[in-house]
Amino acid sequence: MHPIPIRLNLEQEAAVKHPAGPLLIIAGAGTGKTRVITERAAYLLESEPNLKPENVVALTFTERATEEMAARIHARVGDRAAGKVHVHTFHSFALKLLREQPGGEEAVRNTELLDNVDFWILLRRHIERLRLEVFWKNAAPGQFLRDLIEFMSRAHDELVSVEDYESYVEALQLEGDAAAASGLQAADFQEQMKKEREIARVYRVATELLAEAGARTFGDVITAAVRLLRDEGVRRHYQERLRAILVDEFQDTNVAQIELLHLLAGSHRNITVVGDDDQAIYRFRGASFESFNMFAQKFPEFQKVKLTQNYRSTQRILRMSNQLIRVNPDRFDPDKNLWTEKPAGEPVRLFESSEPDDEALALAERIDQLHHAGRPWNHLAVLFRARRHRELLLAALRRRGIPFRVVGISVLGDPQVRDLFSAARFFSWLHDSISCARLLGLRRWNLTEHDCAALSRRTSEQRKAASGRPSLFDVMTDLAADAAHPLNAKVKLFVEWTQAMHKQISGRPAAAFFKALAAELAERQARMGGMPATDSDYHAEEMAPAVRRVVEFVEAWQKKNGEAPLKHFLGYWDLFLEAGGDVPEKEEEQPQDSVRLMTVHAAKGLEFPMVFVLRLTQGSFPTRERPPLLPFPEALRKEGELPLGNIHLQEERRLCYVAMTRAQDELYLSTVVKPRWKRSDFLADLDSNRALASREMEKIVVAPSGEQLDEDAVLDPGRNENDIPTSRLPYWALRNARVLPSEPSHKTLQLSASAMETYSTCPAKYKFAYEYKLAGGPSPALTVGALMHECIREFFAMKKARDTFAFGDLQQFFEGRWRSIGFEDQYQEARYRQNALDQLRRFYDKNLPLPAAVMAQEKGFEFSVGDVTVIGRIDQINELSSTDVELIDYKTGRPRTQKDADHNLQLSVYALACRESLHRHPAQLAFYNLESGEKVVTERSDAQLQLERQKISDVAREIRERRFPPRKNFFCPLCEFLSICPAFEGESPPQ
DNA sequence: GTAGGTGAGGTTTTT
DNA sequence: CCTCACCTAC
Repeated sequence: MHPIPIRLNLEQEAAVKHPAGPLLIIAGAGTGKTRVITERAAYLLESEPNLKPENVVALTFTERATEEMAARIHARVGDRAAGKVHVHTFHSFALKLLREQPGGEEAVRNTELLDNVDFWILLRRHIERLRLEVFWKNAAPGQFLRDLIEFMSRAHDELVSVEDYESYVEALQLEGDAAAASGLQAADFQEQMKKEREIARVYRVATELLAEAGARTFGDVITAAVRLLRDEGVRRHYQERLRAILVDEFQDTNVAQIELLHLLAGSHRNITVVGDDDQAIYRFRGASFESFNMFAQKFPEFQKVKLTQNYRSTQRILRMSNQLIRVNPDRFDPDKNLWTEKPAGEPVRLFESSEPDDEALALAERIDQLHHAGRPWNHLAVLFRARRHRELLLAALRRRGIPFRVVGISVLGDPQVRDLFSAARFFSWLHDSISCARLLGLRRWNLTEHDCAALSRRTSEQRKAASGRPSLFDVMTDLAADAAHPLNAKVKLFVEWTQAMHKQISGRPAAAFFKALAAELAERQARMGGMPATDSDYHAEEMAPAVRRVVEFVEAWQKKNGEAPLKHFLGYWDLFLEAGGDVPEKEEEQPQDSVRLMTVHAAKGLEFPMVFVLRLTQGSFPTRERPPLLPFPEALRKEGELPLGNIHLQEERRLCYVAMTRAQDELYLSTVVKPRWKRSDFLADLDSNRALASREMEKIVVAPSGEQLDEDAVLDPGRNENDIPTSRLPYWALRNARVLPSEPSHKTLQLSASAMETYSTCPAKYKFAYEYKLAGGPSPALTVGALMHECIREFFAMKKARDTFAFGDLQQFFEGRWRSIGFEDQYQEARYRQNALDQLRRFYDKNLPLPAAVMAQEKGFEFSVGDVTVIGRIDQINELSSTDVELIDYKTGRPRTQKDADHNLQLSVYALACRESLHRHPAQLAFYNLESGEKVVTERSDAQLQLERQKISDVAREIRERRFPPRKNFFCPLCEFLSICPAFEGESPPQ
């Protein structure tokens, strides 16, 4: 894209023609680094008669870079030689070494390489082996595993083995014991040691699990190669064979990789590394902030060559980028100043808005203008620090009809894909009512929102009446047999389809079924004149790109898993998602002439004529620092002293530098300044040279528009239902029509405390749960909670009858009522069960000796606040005096604090109910935390209760106005309505 | 000044 | 759920 000079410039030539020996090429952004490294390979081959192509190895980090380098070397040195030069990623090179050993071929062939997601799944499937204590969480057993994987990856990057870590922990213990002996023992030292010992233990067990599974992580591969090369014979062999080593993007290497290089080049020392210390942005995945220093240490005789002529950017862009990076105090090469022969160009423009919505609108407008002034869309790129920052801009681009492509966006938000997974789930588990509901929204059944709501409500009523748990599909099966019911015909159609599809699954491999399902959902058979869908005649080219990606994913899984059926795949899929797995769209599937949106990380190594950088605000860019749950101990780091400056901020600054130096012709920076949102420190860095800034930059203050962009506006609620080929349920959820026409709007609204709390967290969730009355499967936390309530009731019943009794009697009741449903696996169930039993025991021990003052348990109530009927049930009422009572709410799970109790709506509602319908004075309100066995007592004043009544009326009013917008929040990933939520229709799923 | 309450906002990702 | 910035109250 930029004019590559036919001849090398002086610096480049110096780098290329440097004599053999350790060479460090510091190549600034846009200085022709890849060209230099290829030329250098060619030069070494031409100048050293003894050096053959097979003696040269070039290492990169990504497959993409490998391909590019191989192609360039090919073009430069011709067919025969190029085929022999080893061009590899670090990992494929290490794997090759292992494979070349005697017996290695077989050993490596039987070794599966696991990415983080598959490693997570391996650990999750054997979590009982980890025997987690400190890091165990009943409700989220897998949560810790991500942190563990991150930790292990760091350990491998730093060449810290299990044994190394164990000795570290031992040493810590000894140190602590010594301190204790001299009376200096810190109070939380033992707590800390418990953690450390657990980390050491799980590191060991996880390593054993990998070995048993015949699997390796990426970090493993490198450390194994290092171990191999520590053998003198092996090392000598490779040192003789590989006599010229070239490394690209050297600033991204970690300690283990540098050690690998050192072992390889130790004797001949003919190693060339190319990189830019100012573009080191992968510290979080182990890249050493000190790679360059370590190179200097291991190859002290090294020579340094600098490339400073930039062929990419205009002078102004370059000057401002230089100005930014100059602020970093800990640069390896502080005197590097990039220059260019390109013209001064346009000023760097800074947009300053007072709302994020205005930022998005203003940038979209400018993008439109640039296009109309003659720029093709694909000249434009928008970069951001975090993916979340793109959402409003997407809305603004959509509004203007600007074509865009989001690099690496997930296909899992695609409505067709969501249909596909709901269908796969539903046909595997017919009682999955939420998946069923999504399918009811397909237009082929001709069901209306009213119909669906009626079916779902009917299910809810039957659920209350029956002791089992009838599902939506059970209810539909009944109706299909009831010819008199008005929905009979439509329902029958659905039930028959389901039965036919369900039959298809049994005995068929998952991938075949997925394909058939994709054809089915694409309404293909309708277009083909009613032909039944089979997988074999549905070709990939016919599928929508997103669906095709998913089908390919399932096929790849199938290949590894023989003839495994659909249920088996879905079991894997649940884990895959929980592990944070994703299926990204392929770039070539997206419109080519379009504005590109990507993270700054994804933009590294790329260049664009016009670049926009979003959200330069404190906390967004730079992000705030967040240490990992399992920080890698300082003492085990093999690098030198940490630099004094703020490492995190410096890395963020380099990231900003990378973003800025992507621009060729024009650079736009954008910030938002409003209460609590301050402009980024980086803007101050740019401004710190006032004269420079006023010469090279132009500030554009964006006038407040007052407009609001809806980031979830992928769905157009005004769209004609019949034009929607995928499930219409998410669209319906956004509409504010009454879900049932028969319900008069004046009917008294009934609300429980939890309904009101649900509405406050997310109105759409309220609509699903309380308007449609949809319910997913039982969750472990709720089932166990309900059982504990039963047990407590039983406890007081026994106490009333016999005054004293053995715990065994209560335990027997507990065991008899335990139901094994809804748990992720047997181990989680066992842990829950043990935990629940412990709680019960504690409760028994504590309460058996106490006098029973229980007036009532599970006391239902109903009272009015204005035109709302508040309904609910009080767990327990204790008599304090003839007028006063105490109201208790039992809590399993996380113990509630005093603050929780003081503000909890449920307790306020209890207090109101007590006065209004029980006519007693609620002198005490309490959470009884079963986990800790502690009671947290609180009270409510008249004034407070008055306020709570107001709150209830407020929520009721909003519900009456029928506004149910989805509200994205921290808990979305856990929400049972995720698969039908309008906020994630067409959007990446939450992580 | 600081304690305590309130509200908003909450990474990046290759092999 | 957890952290941080900012506000109010002493």
